[in-house]
Amino acid sequence: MDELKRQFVEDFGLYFESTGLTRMEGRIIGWLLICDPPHQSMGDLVEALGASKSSISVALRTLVTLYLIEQVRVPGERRDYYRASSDMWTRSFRARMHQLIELRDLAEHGLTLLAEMPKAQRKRLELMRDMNDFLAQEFPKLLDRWDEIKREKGYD
Amino acid sequence: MDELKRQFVEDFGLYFESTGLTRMEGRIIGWLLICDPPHQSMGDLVEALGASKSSISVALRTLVTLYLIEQVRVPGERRDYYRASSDMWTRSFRARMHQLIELRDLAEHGLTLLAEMPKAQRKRLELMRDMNDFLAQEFPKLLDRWDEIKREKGYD
DNA sequence: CGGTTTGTTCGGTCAATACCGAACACTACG
DNA sequence: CGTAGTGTTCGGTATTGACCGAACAAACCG
Repeated sequence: MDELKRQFVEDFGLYFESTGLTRMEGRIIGWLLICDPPHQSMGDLVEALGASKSSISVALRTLVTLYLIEQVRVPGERRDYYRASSDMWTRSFRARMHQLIELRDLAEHGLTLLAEMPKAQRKRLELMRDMNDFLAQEFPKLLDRWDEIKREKGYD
Repeated sequence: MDELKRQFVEDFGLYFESTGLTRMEGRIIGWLLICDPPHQSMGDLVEALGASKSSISVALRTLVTLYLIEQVRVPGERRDYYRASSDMWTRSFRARMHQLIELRDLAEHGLTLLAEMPKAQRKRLELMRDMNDFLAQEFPKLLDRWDEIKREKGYD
């Protein structure tokens, strides 16, 4: 892997680390987006990323669990291959949607705690709930529109 | 602080820890959303959260820097007060918007690396770029619509 | 049934960092 | 100027967790 690609992969690592995944998981995603061919075995990844088998192994499992990458089993071959999921971005977008719902629920919970308090006290939490509720309703519509555009553009 | 509120505050700590802030910062935000009065001094926070002055101090500074809370200086008083920003949720939403732009830029960067490669190789990154571009364009519109709703509801 | 290739699990190490207590700085007022 | 009251900075501690190497397991071949 040349220096520029290594940099690209490292940037991915840093980005995904900032979003809650591990750096290694981010690196794998980055690499799977630029590698040739697009599917890679564990051995390929060990070599390309210069990481240990064990680190790659656990990172791969996590990413598969999150549906961010797909495991490709070739019949007759011992090796498994991995590739970036075609819907990985909508997946992670949905995960963010879920965070909005968490926030809305937190606000609801707080409002029950302040049930006896005057309106002015409760306003902070009502604002929080309503905003996250609004966004949680709008996000799926955005996804639908994106699917539409994707089809128009001839992806998939 | 009673047990239920402590739980609420702790939930906030965990939530914000999962988004990249520290647990203490999350606890402060949680507390500032349910406390009475809505503005609190450092001493109030030290007592309410049972944390050290130093931890509170650095957490407050971070939150102020991020515009998630506001510092209220009362003339004639030595103490500073802090309260949850009225626009804290739009602030953090904008921060997420910025993450989309980062992703789009990462994709662009990758595409320059694959400039010589055939279309099929580049497709993964084009999809990534286009989706994040789409969302980065739509998010501000969502915020505008939310502002509208907020005004109708009589917040602000 | 050995032996080779592939993948997982485990123990240990190292780095990062959240938090604390204490020392230090600043401010306002007597 | 001195003294409370208020806020920041610093060193140390303890926890967390990402990563590695090696041992282990499992699958497939001769």
